[in-house]
Amino acid sequence: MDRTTGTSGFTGISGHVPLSPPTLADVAERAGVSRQTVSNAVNNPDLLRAETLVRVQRAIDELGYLPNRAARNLRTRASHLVGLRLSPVQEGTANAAMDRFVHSLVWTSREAGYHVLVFSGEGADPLEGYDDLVRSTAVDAFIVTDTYLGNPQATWLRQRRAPFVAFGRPWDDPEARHPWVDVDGAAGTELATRHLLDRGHTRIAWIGWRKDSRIGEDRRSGWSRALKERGLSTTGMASRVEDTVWSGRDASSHLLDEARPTAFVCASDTLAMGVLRTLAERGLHPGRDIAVVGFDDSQVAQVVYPGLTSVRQPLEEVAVAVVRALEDLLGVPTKVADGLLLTPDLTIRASSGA
Amino acid sequence: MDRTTGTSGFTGISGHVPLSPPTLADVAERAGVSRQTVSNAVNNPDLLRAETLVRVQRAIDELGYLPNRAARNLRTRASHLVGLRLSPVQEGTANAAMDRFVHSLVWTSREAGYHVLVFSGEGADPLEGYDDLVRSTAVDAFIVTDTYLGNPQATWLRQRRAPFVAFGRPWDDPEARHPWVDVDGAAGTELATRHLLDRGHTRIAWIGWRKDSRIGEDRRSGWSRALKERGLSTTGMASRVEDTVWSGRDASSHLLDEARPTAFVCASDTLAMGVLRTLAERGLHPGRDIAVVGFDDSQVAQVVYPGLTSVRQPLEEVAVAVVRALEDLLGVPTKVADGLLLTPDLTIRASSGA
DNA sequence: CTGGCGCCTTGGATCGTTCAACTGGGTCGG
DNA sequence: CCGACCCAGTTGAACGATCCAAGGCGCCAG
Repeated sequence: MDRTTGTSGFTGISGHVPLSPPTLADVAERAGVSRQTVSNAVNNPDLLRAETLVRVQRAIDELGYLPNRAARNLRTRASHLVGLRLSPVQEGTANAAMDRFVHSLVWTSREAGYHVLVFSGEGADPLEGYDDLVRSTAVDAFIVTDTYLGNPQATWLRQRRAPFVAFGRPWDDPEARHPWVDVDGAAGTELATRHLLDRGHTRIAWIGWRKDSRIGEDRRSGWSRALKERGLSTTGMASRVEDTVWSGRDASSHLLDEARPTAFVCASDTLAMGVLRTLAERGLHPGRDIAVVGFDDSQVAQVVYPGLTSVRQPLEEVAVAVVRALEDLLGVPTKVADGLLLTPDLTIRASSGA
Repeated sequence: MDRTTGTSGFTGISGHVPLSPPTLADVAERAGVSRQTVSNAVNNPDLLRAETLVRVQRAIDELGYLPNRAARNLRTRASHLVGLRLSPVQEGTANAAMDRFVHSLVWTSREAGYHVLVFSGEGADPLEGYDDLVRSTAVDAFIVTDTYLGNPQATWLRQRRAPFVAFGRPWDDPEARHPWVDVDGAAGTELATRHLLDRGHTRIAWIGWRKDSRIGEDRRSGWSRALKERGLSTTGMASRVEDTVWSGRDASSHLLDEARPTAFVCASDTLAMGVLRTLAERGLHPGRDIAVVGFDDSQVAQVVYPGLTSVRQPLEEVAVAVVRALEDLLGVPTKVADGLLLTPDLTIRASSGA
């Protein structure tokens, strides 16, 4: 041992100032064993005799040793990092969903021994940012969140042999082989619509996104399915617009005039907020006069008066499933299902009835 | 060269499937120079003759070479990663601020060559999660966001010699030597209060957080300063509660009955939403009958009817300043100021007047 | 006495990069 | 003509972990 720094050590609990973190060799010296044995103690504890293990473990604790990530990563060719690209923020559209998902994901992956590396592209190019991380082998895998509209990420990542798990179905390519997890939006809106039907509504309108949004059309299908199931017509009851409060306001205003619905199901909380705005402008009371249901159970839904009923995606479960798929992908392939569709539930608040 | 994989190469643009990414040695061989020269081409281009640089550069492009992070990290003892701990989410309290900050930070640090590693503690212990990252030298530095109430992170991190930059003043320790960036909350509420004064209000109430919140008291001071400046009294005009919609509702209800204010300044958008709730319950119209100003310019403020005037923290600027401080800390110490206080501005919407 | 087994040591190579020292050649001043 | 010095590049050794092969040693069974 010629490392002058090693002896000063990292005194774990006591808070002594370290000059340089302890290494495997430091631990070995202290425990009176070889490097290899320490390495085994950390990675294959069952190879050691119980007594030796205890001794090594104590040395590890005393020094506050933790394997140097860089060295380990270099040797094992794995970083235990997963990359997550934050899509550009859209101010004014209450998409708390993404942030809730990030939290859940960070939490879950920590338990699985992974950390989350967030990065961002410039916005325009959805591939921006991935490239560097793949080529510099900075992350082991990616979590891809925006698989809408056949964006090229999936194809591109597979070409690069970059492992990834998608939150979102491969809408355009049912043959896709990559693991994915998604939430059944149609089931959510169906739930919402049934909830309104059960409360006696028969004229239930839909406000959703433009037709080229697969997610939007999926959510819409739940609404129409529920109505048709009860023999109710959907004609003239739907509107498809941009995801902004103002579009929601205009759409609901038109629908109220033309189709005279008593309730609205929306593809997002943002659109639902537009409906609430129309109601406020007309002196109508949400929940009493007109029922409204949103989608995502964002913070807006929770704090707005009088409370917005909203479809809630089980993002914690999504995170768990995503991480499981990740482990499957990177570790021993226990081969979970390739795709997994989870069911959302409905958070009921005053906007859907007194 | 005995690397069998190296020759297959990473064909940059063309999309050929790589077995293993190219290394420095691969590039060196291709360019007919030594490893070190390639390394210099990447890190100290001015050490090479122009002609050689071009040749190496071409080889790099052709192979799609990017330095292996793990190897570089090991050698340079730096990861180019900064750690950011996500504080536990509080459902129902519209703290979009944090998420906006994360986005800005990710974006800014990318420009500076850093990536952001997000992690989370269990919630209770504010140190949870830091320890492992420090000891395994996984990150170069931390961004600490919750420095309220003399939490021990600053002290602890310094003891460990872990570099960090705080978003938030060291409230309890004016002697603190670590770099920090913060937003002048008092200036924000002062701005808000003046805005209301200018609109003719003289009875302006405050709804803030409990007295032990330094941030809350700071924001409150801006309100009282603005009032006193105009010779107006603050007695009976303030309420200090938990940061929830319901607390805001109750507090505003009491204040309306007792002190008869015509306007409210709140320490958060969440509290402001509570005020809006009271108004709705009483059939009062925000902006016309009673003015309301919130704090943080969250998505809620943006989408709620009729639009909530709110103090907006310049989080993009904060991120820039934080990253600058970080570079200062980790690179050549150009010694920026130790602390930096930025001024927020006011986003005016209908809730503060027609 | 030999062979085998359990537990650990030893020495070395390896991952891909950067650092420090060095080389060979040219230029320049004295 | 010699030493000093710079230029443009080379070479070997780290960084700290993991992986591999070979072997030592004590002990027990055959």
